[in-house]
Amino acid sequence: MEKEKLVFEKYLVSKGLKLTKPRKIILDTVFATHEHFNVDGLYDQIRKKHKDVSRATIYRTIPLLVESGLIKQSLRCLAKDHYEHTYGHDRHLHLICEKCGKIIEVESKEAESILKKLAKIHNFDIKEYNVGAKGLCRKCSD
Amino acid sequence: MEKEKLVFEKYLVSKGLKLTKPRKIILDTVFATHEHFNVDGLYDQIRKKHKDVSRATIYRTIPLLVESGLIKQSLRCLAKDHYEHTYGHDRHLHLICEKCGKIIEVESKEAESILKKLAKIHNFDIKEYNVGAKGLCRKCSD
DNA sequence: GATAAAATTGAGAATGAGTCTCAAAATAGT
DNA sequence: ACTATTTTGAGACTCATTCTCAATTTTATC
Ligand SMILES: [Mn+2]
Ligand SMILES: [Mn+2]
Ligand SMILES: [Zn+2]
Ligand SMILES: [Zn+2]
Repeated sequence: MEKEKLVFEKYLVSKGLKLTKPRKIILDTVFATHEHFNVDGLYDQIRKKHKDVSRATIYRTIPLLVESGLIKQSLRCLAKDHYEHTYGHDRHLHLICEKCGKIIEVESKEAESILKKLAKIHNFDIKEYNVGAKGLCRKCSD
Repeated sequence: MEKEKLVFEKYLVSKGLKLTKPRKIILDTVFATHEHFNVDGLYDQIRKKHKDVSRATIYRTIPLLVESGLIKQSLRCLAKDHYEHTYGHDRHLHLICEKCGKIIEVESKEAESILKKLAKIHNFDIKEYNVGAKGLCRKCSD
């Protein structure tokens, strides 16, 4: 939790911005768990302890967290944008159950290296990738 | 173009629906090119020739095209939903340039088989997958 | 520490893609 | 032609996200 704070603060300072109280609360809540999240869930979570952080500030802070490299927008499969940690997490792909919404995270060096190879062939400079499959999880496919 | 019509008509009949004039126009326009598309672009395209097809009907018809297996929703990386042909197109992955918006389509049996393998390990029944990477294309990375 | 300038915030209005409603038009069966 | 059913276009509605702006907080200057 301290490391994320350092990364964020460093980024903010480099942009002439400050780690204010609301930004700190948002940062802490985002990194309180490792789950994927969306703005509404984050807002509810924050509101349990802090009645004075607004949606507007959350919406304004998320791009800062993305820019600082701490989180990224994840594969969008539902109505709402959602996000996941990048800092401290290896690249992984997602198996998303269409029925129960469960997200299975899978690491694969193989997949990663194939993508890199393909990108090289096309002279494409990969910043980040999203690999996802939709279908039915074990429980839901019976 | 005729084959798509047969597929669509067969699907519609199976659901007790009809291949009406607006649906035919939408089908034709969707398959007039092989490009990815979104509703707004499709609407503009259609309007060049047919002033009497409404957005509502386009929004209503797209799920029918998806259900019939002719198109699918593609990796959403921008604000609007967008779609691409499935009928007559092999599975492929996308390299999307963040700067110019260019989409490079790449086939890869390797990537496909790895995904299948991973899905099997997790007892996950894949209905469809989206593999994509964001970054900079050759032209934009100089 | 008072004062002025700059950055940040919360509240709520505005936007816009996608969905829904409903009356009118098209279609199919008799 | 008559009726029941489906489909349509127009526009109202929803809801996640963005924008606006006045009030508050922070920082710099004296
Ligand atoms: Mn994840
Ligand atoms: Mn494609
Ligand atoms: Zn499931
Ligand atoms: Zn480019």
